[in-house]
Amino acid sequence: MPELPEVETTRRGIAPHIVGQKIIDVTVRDRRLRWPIPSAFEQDIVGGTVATTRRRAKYLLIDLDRGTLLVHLGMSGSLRITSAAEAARKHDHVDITLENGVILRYHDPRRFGSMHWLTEASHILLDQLGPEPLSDEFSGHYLFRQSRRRTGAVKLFIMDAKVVVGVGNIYANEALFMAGIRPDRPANKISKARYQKLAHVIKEVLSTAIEVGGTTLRDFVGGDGKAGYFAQSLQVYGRGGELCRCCQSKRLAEIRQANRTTVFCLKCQR
DNA sequence: ATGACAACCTGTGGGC
DNA sequence: TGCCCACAGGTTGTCA
Repeated sequence: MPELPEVETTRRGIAPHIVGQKIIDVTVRDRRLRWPIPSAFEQDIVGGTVATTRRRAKYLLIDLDRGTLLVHLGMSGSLRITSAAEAARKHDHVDITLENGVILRYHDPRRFGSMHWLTEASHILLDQLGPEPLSDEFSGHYLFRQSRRRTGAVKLFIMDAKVVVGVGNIYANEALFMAGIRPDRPANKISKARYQKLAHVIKEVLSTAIEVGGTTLRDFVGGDGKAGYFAQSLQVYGRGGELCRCCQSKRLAEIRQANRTTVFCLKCQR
């Protein structure tokens, strides 16, 4: 489900319900996530109080007074606010019960997500990440410099978390369409001016998606249970074979890149 | 360093 | 209706 806007939407949805609250109980029903949840996990976090929530890339960080809970939603994960009145369903792997009666419930059918308990400021999963796309550090100048030795396709380049974090398949497709750049063009063959356009639209598409609550695909809902509205703004993702909304004359091409679907317009993207 | 590819899982939708 | 296959929002690890 989640790309950066969905993770941010989740963070904003759950924060008001958990910040300032003490964790009084933790139930782990299935420890087999991307990395198994250690047996000490429950005792590590029970008794802790939630201080703040943060996001880095697609990781959600829940800071307690004694350390940080690091959550990744993988491909199919979600976190939502519920209560004991609502019985756990299939794939509800973790419940974190707070003093106010709220349960933060982690649901993940494919189990590509993860949960870690951090007591150090740095972590191997966070240390290698590139800049946040919405930060000032991320710019056309930065992209241009990083791309000079990259002969691979530009779409793969902007989806590389070492280059920039949080640009997943949906928004990579959308941003390249908005920038008029062919996704299969070699990264090192793109001008600085075009990278400036690309950096700009990446910021634009991600911040717009955050504003409207992310993209709802299948059953994605934010932490507050509300659906996102970005899906209706998608220009190319999921529209292979359909008419391009820009030129109205060409049907959108669909190819595979690194085993992911790429959709683009042969006329509008060069 | 870069890049190609398999791997981790379950659910769903299309085609027959 | 049922079966089989392809594909799905992500990331890591391995190998060339």
